[in-house]
Amino acid sequence: MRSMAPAPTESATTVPPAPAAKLGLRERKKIQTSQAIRHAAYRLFEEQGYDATPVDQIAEEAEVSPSTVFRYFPTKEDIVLTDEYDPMIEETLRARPASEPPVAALREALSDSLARVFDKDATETWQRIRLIREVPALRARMSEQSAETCRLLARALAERADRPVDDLEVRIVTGAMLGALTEAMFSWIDSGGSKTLTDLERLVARALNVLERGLTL
Amino acid sequence: MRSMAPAPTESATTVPPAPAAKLGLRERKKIQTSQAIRHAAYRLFEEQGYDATPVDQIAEEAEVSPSTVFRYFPTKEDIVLTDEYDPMIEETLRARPASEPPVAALREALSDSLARVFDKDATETWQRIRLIREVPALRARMSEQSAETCRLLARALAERADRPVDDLEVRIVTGAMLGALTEAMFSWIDSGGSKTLTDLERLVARALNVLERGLTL
DNA sequence: CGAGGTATTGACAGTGACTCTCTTTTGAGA
DNA sequence: TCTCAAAAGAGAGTCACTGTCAATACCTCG
Repeated sequence: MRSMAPAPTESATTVPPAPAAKLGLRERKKIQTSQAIRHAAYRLFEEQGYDATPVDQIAEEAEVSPSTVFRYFPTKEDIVLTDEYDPMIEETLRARPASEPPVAALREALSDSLARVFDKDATETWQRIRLIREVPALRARMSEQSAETCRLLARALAERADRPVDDLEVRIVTGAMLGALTEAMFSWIDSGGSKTLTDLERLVARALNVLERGLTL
Repeated sequence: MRSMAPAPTESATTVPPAPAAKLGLRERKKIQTSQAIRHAAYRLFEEQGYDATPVDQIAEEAEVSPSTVFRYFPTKEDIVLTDEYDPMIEETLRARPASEPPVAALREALSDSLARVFDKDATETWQRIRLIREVPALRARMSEQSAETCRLLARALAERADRPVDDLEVRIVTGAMLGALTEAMFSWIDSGGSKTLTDLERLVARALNVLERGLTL
């Protein structure tokens, strides 16, 4: 658990049909292996918990060697924390008109992206979020990723507002947004039962409202 | 690096004169040891970097056994991340009149607490913050602590506003505040030269303004 | 002041997440 | 089918911990 090596190249995650056709055998096997590892891991985490599951066991369950697991996922945490929506949000955000105030733009960008993330693989997404919520190491690591997201958002926002990327106000806006959204997401998980997308969207909407209102209660 | 065991009991951190008199030899030695470890660690981190400094070496430099290091600091990260100001902020926040809006109350509470933290041991504080800024593992761990702080803030705010602790709006307000303040702090470090307290206060003030303004640029 | 109990320490033997290096296997292209 | 490069496996090594056990140091009470 040291540096943050980038996740291995891997475009589609849980999408077998669409783009699988035109890839060579090699590429297809890579996707298979990565999925085998992830699925094995989720299965074992579910049964015995994250901390109680050594990587060697995941490797065994996935029928690969331990070294291969680390080749695909630089850290154990990355098996859970492979996310593909950061760039998606940035892209969507960039597409919003520059005249919109930041919070409004984010609102639109999010409602687009959330839907896309969810109908990809809803149950695994849910399982992942729950793990992140419960395992300290994952939570910590995910904050790190959020910081990364923060920088992405900042870039997009700065560009929209025609300010430098490291502008203090831009950074503060993104920091606050991310903080608020994270709380909204966790609150969604904490409220056990309601795990539908619309529930999440409602929470996010409320979060953005609070932000626009100047954090008054 | 799993659970978050509480740091060992140790009230004063870098204050030899005042309360040192009435403690037994045992207690005094404990404080000495803990300081020896911390100082040895900071020295080595400065020279060769955090990641490149094994705990065994810190132990050697501090002239204690490796096991003793772990007895004092449950993880290597904790050597850097022992913070005492979280409860301080909460207490100060609680003392503000309930009629004040959240952001205003935080503004006052912060200007109180920041000063107190800083004139305790300014140079070590600075060194610590820089480490946190630069070492991913520390950053991640510190976010975890922030989440804890978040809960403290939420508790104080909820009480003030006479709402339940897990109220969504309360959580969002605290999340956003923490996010904004973290960015302000990092921005302070990034702006290399200006490491005075008043500079930080200025940044914090701007951050709070942005929040009050509803995150507009 | 000295005996006895307890807190603290050190030595040591794990475990588990990585890292590195080296060899073997296996798709891909000629 | 042959060759080359990418990928997988094997194995040794590092380092952050964890748990146990025996030795030592303070403290308290007689």
